[in-house]
Amino acid sequence: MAVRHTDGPLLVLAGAGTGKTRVLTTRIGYILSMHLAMPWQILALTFTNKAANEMKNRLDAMSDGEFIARDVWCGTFHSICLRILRSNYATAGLRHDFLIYGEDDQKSVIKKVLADMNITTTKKPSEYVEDFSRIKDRGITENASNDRIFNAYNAELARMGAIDFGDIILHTLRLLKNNPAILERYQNQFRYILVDEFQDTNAAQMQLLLLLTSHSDAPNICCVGDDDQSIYSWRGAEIKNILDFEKNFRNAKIIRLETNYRSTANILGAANSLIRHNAGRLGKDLKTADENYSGERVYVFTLPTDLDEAKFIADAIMRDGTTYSNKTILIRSGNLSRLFEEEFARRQIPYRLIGATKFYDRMEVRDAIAYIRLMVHPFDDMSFMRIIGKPRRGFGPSAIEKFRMAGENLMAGLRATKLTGKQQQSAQDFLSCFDFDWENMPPRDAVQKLLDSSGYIKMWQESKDTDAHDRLENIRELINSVVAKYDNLNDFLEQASLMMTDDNDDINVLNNNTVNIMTIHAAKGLEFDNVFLPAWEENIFPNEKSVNEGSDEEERRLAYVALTRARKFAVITNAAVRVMYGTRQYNAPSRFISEIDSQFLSFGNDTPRETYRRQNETYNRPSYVKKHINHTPRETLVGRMAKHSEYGTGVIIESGTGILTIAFGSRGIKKIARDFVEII
DNA sequence: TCGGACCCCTTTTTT
DNA sequence: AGGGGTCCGA
Repeated sequence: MAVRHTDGPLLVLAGAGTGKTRVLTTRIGYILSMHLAMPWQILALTFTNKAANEMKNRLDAMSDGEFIARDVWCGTFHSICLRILRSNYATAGLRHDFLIYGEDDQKSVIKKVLADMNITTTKKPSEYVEDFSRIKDRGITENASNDRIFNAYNAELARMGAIDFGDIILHTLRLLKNNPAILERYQNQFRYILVDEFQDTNAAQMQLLLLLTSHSDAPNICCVGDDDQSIYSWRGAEIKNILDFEKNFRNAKIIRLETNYRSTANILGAANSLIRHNAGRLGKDLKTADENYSGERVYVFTLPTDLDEAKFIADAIMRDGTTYSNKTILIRSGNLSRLFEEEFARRQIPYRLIGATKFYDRMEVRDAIAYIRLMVHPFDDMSFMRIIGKPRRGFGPSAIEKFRMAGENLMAGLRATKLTGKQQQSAQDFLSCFDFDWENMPPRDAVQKLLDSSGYIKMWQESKDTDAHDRLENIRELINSVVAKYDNLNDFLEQASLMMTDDNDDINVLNNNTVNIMTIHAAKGLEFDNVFLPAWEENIFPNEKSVNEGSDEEERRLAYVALTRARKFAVITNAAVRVMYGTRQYNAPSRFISEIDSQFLSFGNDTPRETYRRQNETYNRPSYVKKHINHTPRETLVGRMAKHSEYGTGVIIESGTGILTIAFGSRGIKKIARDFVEII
């Protein structure tokens, strides 16, 4: 149905685990095999490179003698827009070799602009980057803005011959709006448009879709998404795009995919009952494909402390032997990984932190790329600034200012400046390291030569830094595994600027026998047999700041995403006492626990007590926990379990004179007189 | 130019 | 608690 309905606008509301990626590729296959369009008349847009690559691979596998699915315009919004901009650079008002500035470059530009304008502020450059990106996400193409800094920032980008990520979409919008002939060309070309993860699109991307389809009353646009999994509003994503689909595309058809092939009925029941507490949704209930087996209920455990929680989960992970790869811990925020890492290290459980520091985020990788960028684009001042002092060459701010005055760009300025003594030799050496026939060498050899002769590699070899070895390793990997894959350095730079992730990462996730730890955001689109969901506590999850932004609905969607990652088994835990920001916190169990229909839950308050006792005998707590929790001068009840006739079993988190504060699983925190409970 | 004291804040992160 | 940025003095 979703595959064959090819005429007119279609919204496919695809719940978690309902096979949406398959719908998209099958649909493209259907269009091609029915000869409804040539491959290059199909535009398939995704949100991440990973999704784009996955789709390309499936398309490749689909190609037969009749059509070459590789010719489908398949890519992220950014890469497709870049493709359009590259072939229309002059009309778009860009130079032929325009640069793409990433976050580091943007921050530098903002610093420079603030300095030039003599503005002192407490706002950090990264906050400006954030703000400006959000402005650009809105897709306002009119140049007039009353934000002086924003205008100056854009002017500086233009002066440098650069655009930022937001500009990639924005310039494309301008190009198409201001040049009807070009717009018409693309409208005619793209007879079928498909959009993946539609709930993640921002206003600018939505405008692009509307522009590309504005010539038709019933454009063949098919958007696949799930309003319940919209978790990126803080990055500019507009859930409105999916909620208002019928308003934006008249006569749109909506199809719901609600059969879930992933999780047991109990897990789906828990997820459904949770997400029903959201008001702003189109409405959808996941049904299990396997009606004969409802599986285990979702377990809920309250542990005395965060450390006990980590031990408890480590125990559970070790219980059925040494298969780790099917076990994943999904955390709300990165800092929650620490106790698990420590506990796993202690027990020698292999684990992987997914998405913590990305390859392209590493300082040495960025430095190396800056060298390459400067070699290919000598006018790239940002790269010049980044690497002129790596290694030290004796050029400080005053020297750089001289270069700035002496030429069009810093590189030219350096050439034009008369220097003496040490500086003269230094400049000579620096210039000569770019001066070889790199265009006619294999990229890998060219980069190796560049980083050798510039002294960059030597700088790390001679470094006493403890992670110098790792850094050299990363540089080696960049040269031999990444750069080597490209035919020329321009292609490499383009991909690198779009932050293309290393495909190896994903392969390792699946193959290595390790426990995975990742944020819920990073887990979207993935699935695991056993999922552990720690720190379901008020303030943490739902995250207090997020709730303060207006509502807890996005956090609830996040919880929904977390639960629906599990195929067979999910455990939710919370700790009565948690050390955060150097102080003890007493967080009530998350509201989400009480919102899940209890018929799908199994409260296991007996097990943690035993676990707690046993573990206290077996393990030494790290010193900071001792300091905070164990080193109480006299006998304390904090951390002990207590039984109440009405509320059941809970954990004592505070012990005053005669009054105990007790956390009762999903029943919340209560203050109760000591006489009314039984200490156990 | 560099190290160290001090102060700040603390969600999620792709392109 | 701990990481990151800033500012100041040598």
